[in-house]
Amino acid sequence: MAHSITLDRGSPVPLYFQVAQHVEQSIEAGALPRGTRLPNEIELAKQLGVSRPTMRKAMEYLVGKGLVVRQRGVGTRVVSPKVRRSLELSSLFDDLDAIGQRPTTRVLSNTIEDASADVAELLGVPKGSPVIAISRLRSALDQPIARLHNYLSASRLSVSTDALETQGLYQLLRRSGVQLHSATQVIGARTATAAEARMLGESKGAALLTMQRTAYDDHGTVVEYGNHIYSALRYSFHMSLLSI
Amino acid sequence: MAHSITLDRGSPVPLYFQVAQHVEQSIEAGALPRGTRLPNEIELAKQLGVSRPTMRKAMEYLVGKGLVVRQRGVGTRVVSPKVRRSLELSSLFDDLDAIGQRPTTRVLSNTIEDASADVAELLGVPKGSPVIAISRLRSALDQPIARLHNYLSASRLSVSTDALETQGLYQLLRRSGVQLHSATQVIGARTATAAEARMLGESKGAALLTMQRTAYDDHGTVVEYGNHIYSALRYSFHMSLLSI
DNA sequence: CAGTGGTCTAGACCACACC
DNA sequence: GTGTGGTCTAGACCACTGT
Repeated sequence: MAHSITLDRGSPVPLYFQVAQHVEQSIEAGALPRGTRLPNEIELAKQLGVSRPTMRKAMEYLVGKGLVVRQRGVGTRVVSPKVRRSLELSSLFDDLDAIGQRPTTRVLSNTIEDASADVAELLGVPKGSPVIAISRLRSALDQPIARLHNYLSASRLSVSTDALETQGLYQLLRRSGVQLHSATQVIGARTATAAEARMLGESKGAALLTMQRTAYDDHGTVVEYGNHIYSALRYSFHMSLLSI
Repeated sequence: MAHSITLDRGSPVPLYFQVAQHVEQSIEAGALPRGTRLPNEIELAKQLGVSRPTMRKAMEYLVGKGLVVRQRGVGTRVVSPKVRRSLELSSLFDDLDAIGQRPTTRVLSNTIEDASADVAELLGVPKGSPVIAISRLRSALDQPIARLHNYLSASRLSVSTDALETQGLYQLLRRSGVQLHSATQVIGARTATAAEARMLGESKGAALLTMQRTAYDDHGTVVEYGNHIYSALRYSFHMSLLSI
């Protein structure tokens, strides 16, 4: 346990984070198998040469990551490493990229329109104000996977078709300096119309996953509204949840 | 701002939480409209009569709830109150209950079986060991909504059919002293078979939502595996996400 | 430059679980 | 009891953002 821990107090990375990573690595490496009881935090703080509040912050980070569980009067135990928080929210693009399926995007349209009553309501802008309307076809391994419709308030930024072909919308927004804060989404299902089936390489009546998502920035302003359909044969939503 | 705050230092509820709730209520009540910049935390701590670390912990709680945003060198701003973390993981039962649609459950079967290879793998128990297999039909407003299949390791606990008819499985587990820690789930879609359609009051080929969920306890042991189908006409998954 | 949140320390007391 | 994590304090220094 008490083996060589190297803390760099000159580093810009916080002490508590260095400590947390050290413990995390010990867990991941299997040095602390699941169920192991860690020393109490005062002892740990002494071993690692930090103050107790700093040690606590490190532990709180690990609890938040789901790696350990703490109980007053009992102690700190290591949870199974395979149980991990993940995903929570990521774009389809990121998902596919992560698993090595180089996703491709074809921009079907990228225009500026006057907001209809519906879209204005969803974006929280006046009816008739200019909005960006994007339609994309997402594929992986030359198979179509999803048709993505997005609306963004045009007063906030512009998105080039080229950029959309090479990266995900959220990636692009972040790089444009938009601070994403939160999102709400609804996942449902329905059957494909003939046109949708043709576009996604399915047959009419095939099951589709649907997702509507509204994303907000730090101010609580709507950044983006998306209305998407996915081939259920080729895609599903994976998520992990903590603190049930 | 500095109006009557009543902190009860004798209360078992922590100071930082009392402070957080006070600020939260001010935000909810509209006294601090969206975008409002809060005083800096030292000033706030002085106003409320607590130390700075306690004030910080209160603010961290509000950040975690998505109510405020903090930026070093800038300050703390109030986010739109309508943007809220919610749901994340809740059972269908809880969802329906919350919106006033008194859900009902009919237990189709509740047996103890020898684990098949598949189920044993999913639950992390030896093949052939006893497992609880539950099948339920969930309805709301006299309309069937979902068919729920669950497996639990029988060595851990027992669930009565009566209890299952009156409360959600997760509720029941919690009340049995099981500490739920995390879960992973996969949401997909497919079309209904004739039997499924009959059961859910749909027609053959209708779109269904599917969900598989594995829930873990504090030790990282599998508590429950569920395989569910939902009428897509009458149900969808709602979730909010923070820190995109 | 001044003002903000982020980090870190040293110490104290308390509530809870287990023996 | 004894040991654990949970709370709280008073103060210090630092990193970043804006002027």
